[in-house]
Amino acid sequence: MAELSGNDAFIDTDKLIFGIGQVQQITGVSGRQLRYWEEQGYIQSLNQKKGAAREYSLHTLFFIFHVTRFLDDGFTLQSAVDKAKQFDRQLPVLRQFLREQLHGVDFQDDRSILDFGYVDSSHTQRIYGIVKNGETSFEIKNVE
DNA sequence: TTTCTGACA
DNA sequence: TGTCAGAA
Repeated sequence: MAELSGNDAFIDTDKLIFGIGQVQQITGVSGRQLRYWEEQGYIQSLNQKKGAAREYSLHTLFFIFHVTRFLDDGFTLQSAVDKAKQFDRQLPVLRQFLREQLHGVDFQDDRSILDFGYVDSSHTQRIYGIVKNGETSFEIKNVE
C-alpha cells in the first residue's frame, strides 16, 4: 500500500515532479529566469546536485505561476515572490476551513448553495453561501 | 534532444 | 534577460 504523505489527497502530489522544460511550457517562464530565480533564492528545485537536470515539485510549479501573475500585475520580482509566499500561507488555512465547515453543495435551477452548517451551538440558524449569476453572497436561515 | 554552467551584449 | 558555446 502506497503511503500518502502530507495530506489525505488521493493523489500523492509530492510525486508530481516537472522538468525545467515542462515548467517553461506551463508557466511561460524561461529556463534562464528559472535558473536565475533559483540562484537568487526565490524558488527552489528538488535535486540541488550540481550539473543534474532540475526538477520542480507541483507546489513550486504553483508558486512560480503565482509569481508570474504578480509580475504581470507590475510588481518587482522581489515583491511578487513575497506576494506568492503570502498566498501560499493562506492555502492550508483555506483548505482546513472548507474541509471542516463546508458540509455540502446543492445545485438548484439558477444557483448553487454551499452549506456551512449551523451558525452556533444553539443550532437555530444555518448559514449558506450562495453563487448566483456569477455573484456570491451569504444567507442565514432559521431552522426551528 | 534537452539541460547545465558560464559569459557576453 | 536572451542567447551562444561546449559539455553531460
